[in-house]
Amino acid sequence: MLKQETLSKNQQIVLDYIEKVNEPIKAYSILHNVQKKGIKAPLQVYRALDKLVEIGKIHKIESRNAFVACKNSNCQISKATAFSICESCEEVSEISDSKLSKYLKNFQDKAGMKFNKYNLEFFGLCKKCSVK
Amino acid sequence: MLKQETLSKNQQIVLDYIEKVNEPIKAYSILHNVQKKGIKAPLQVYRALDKLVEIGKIHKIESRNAFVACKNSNCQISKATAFSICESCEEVSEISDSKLSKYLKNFQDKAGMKFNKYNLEFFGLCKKCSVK
DNA sequence: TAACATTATGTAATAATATAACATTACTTA
DNA sequence: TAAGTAATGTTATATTATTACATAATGTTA
Ligand SMILES: [Zn+2]
Ligand SMILES: [Zn+2]
Ligand SMILES: [Zn+2]
Ligand SMILES: [Zn+2]
Repeated sequence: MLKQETLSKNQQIVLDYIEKVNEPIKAYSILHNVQKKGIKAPLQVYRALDKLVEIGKIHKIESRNAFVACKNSNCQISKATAFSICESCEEVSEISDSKLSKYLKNFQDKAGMKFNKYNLEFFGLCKKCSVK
Repeated sequence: MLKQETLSKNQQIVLDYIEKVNEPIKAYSILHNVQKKGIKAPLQVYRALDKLVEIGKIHKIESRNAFVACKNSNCQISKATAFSICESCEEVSEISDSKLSKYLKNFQDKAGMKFNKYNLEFFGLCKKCSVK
C-alpha cells in the first residue's frame, strides 16, 4: 500500500501551523495556537504529530522535545535525520548531506545489529552567535 | 581547573545505581530505587543526573528519556556519543568506533556552523530480536 | 582563620510533556 | 452493505522536568 496522499483534518491543521512557524515548536505550543481551528486536547495534537512524523512531513528534535517541518521536500529520509542545533539561540537546521547520510546508512556496528533508522543531532554555535 | 575527582554524596548514590542496573533507566525509576539511601525528591535525582552527564559518567538517551552509564572507561567523548537501540527489546549499547567519531567530529555542515558536540542514535533490531 | 564564592542539599510546589481508556465517527474496500 | 481500518472527541491521568527558596558544605584567597 502506498503512503497516504491526503492528510486528515487535524493532521493538516497541525502541519500547516508547523510549516508556518518554520522553526522547532513544542506540542503544547501547537495546541495553544490551533485551538481556534477546533483542536481542543493534547491528544489530538499528539496523534497528528505521530502521523506526521511517521510519514516524514515533520521530524522530532529529540533533545528539545520539539517538532519541525521537513525541509527535504517531503523527506524520503525520515528514517535518516540529522540536525544542527545552536545552543545559544536554539536555531535548528536540518542537515541534508548525501555523503553523511550514505556513510551513516552503511554504518555497521560491531554487534552486527541491522539498523533501519538513525537520528543525529549536532550542537554548537551558529554563525550569528559565534561572533557575539 | 581540572574536572572534579570526587563525587558528592547524591551524585555517587545515583551513579552507583545506574552502574549497577547496567541498562538505560529513567529518572523516576532511579528515584524509587535510591529512596532507601535517603534521596527523597525528583530534584535531587535530576541534579545528580545533570552533573553526571556533564562530567561524562553517564549519558542521556534522548529518544528514551533514559540514562545509562558510560562504557568507554570514563568517557572522554561525552561530547560525542553514539548508541544503538533495539526497537523491540529496547536494549541500548554505546557505540565506540573511532572511525565514526572521527568522521562526525570533522563533519562540516554547509552553513559553516562550528560543532562542539553531537549525539547519534541508531535504531533497529538487535541480533536476538531479528531472529524471532 | 575570616571572608567570600561556589557547589551541593533539602523541600514543596508546580510546570511541561505525553499516554490510557473509552465512545464515536469517517473512510476504505471487498 | 458489511467489515475493517483510521481518525476523532473527551476526560482523566501518568510521566518527565523545573521553579523557587532556604540552608549547608566545600573550596579559595587574603
Ligand atoms: Zn527531513
Ligand atoms: Zn545561534
Ligand atoms: Zn560514553
Ligand atoms: Zn532486541
